[in-house]
Amino acid sequence: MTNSKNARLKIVRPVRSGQTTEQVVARVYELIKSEHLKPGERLPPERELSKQLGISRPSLRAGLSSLISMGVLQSRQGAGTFLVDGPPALDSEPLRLLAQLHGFSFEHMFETRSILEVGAAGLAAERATGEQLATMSEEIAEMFAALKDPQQFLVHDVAFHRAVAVASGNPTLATLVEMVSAILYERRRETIDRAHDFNESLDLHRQVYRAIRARKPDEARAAMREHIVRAQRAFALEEEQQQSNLEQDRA
Amino acid sequence: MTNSKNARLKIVRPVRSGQTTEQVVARVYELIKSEHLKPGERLPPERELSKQLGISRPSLRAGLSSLISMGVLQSRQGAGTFLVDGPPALDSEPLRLLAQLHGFSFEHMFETRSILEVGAAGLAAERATGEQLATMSEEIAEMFAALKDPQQFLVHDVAFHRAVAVASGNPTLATLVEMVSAILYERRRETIDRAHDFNESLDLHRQVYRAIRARKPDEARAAMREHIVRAQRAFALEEEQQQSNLEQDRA
DNA sequence: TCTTGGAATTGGTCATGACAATTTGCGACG
DNA sequence: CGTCGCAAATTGTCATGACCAATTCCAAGA
Repeated sequence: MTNSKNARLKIVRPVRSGQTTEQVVARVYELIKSEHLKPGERLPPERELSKQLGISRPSLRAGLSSLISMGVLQSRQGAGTFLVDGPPALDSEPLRLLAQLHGFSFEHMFETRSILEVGAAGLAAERATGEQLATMSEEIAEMFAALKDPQQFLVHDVAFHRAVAVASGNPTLATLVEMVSAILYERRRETIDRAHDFNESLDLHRQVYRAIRARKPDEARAAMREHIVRAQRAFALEEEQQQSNLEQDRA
Repeated sequence: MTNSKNARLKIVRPVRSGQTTEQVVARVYELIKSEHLKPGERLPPERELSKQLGISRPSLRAGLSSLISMGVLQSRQGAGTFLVDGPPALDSEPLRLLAQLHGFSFEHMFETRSILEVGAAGLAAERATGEQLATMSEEIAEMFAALKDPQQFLVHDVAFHRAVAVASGNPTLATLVEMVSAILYERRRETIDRAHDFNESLDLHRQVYRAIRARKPDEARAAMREHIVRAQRAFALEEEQQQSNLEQDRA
């Protein structure tokens, strides 16, 4: 009645959910782009920012909450909202949800991880700096020291792989490696106590390291591929045991 | 150890931000997990859901807004909020922001894309179904038809690569390929009109296809690698021209 | 039977206020 | 004069409530 026929405005685009949310994201994006905001710095207070954008605080918060969940922002109550600093990282949550939603298998995750890390190992063999080589070596040493402590071993295992990814000199690649690995890591932490022998795993890590150190990309790739294949096998075994243990518990 | 740099494994994230937001995400995650909610289905109305969770509607909306920005949910005013349907996909926005924030270069993006797509091509050569092969072939045909229309050519170029990624049979991998490609695609769309000759590109696409069709993973990988290297070169050239054109405009 | 109008449903936005955690600065005490 | 401790200001967190806009659906009328 009130709007009789002017409602002819047929929006061609599929309804943009969150007009204002999008606005917030775009605004922050501009702040970053124009270098007015550097990593680690603080954003204007919500009350002020909402006025700047001409939107209400709840709406602003919806947008910020999106950016927080994307891992771009981080907020501390009483202190403020900050651009994350530190190494670039993507939140694994979206991938995890997607995997759950579509029933991705761990085999596929491992396969993807293999492709990413094999590539990273090859690049690392070409580009790793001395310091990065040192970091890898240190993590291997820590793995030696933790042969009797599965959880600790796993921590340094992950750290080694992260070091390789970083040494690839490709932050995009390193970010993806991190994202995929994080999901597998969490799952593995629950089952690794059932693993028996880390010597083989450790040896393969050392082969990867030696190949990178010797600047032999092909060998590094081959070693990493072999390592991940075996890791996947070990993982499958642990899962199996976990499964049978659960069945025993029920009995 | 004494080196305080690498021993900092901060896996714990300050949960301070988003107590309730996290709760919402967890709740939806449970809904999905327990299969009470299938792709394409509708969530309970916000007013009801907020009561179920014992939180206010704005708080609930903050959480939903996160899930929407992750690409898990989609909402239409007046209709409801739905679990996304269709092929699994991760939003590229987070990666784009991260790239902007840390100054990732396009070279690195291409390199990552190469690693992902080369791997996908290899897997596709092992697993592609007849239908998937047909899809690839059709896209190549469309590229033939669009030799004089850069924008259209690019559309089918992207579609071909997507088909290869899907044919890898690995949805995780396909999702990552999609995410990285989307960013490069957007940039490329702006410069492709300056490209001269698509015949070489088309020929390389056909080589990739033939290798996949012939079930020769190594050849498929090699062809894909070669293709992307050249695509990157072409891209760099177009960028250069774009640059000099801009300078001319200023003069 | 088909069209159409409106009411109910549902997401989108806003305003306001109370609350909690952190930071900061001032004052008391050594 | 310096240091510690507490209180106020700052800032994010959450709730309540209201209104708007788009969609859906059903019933009344052509």
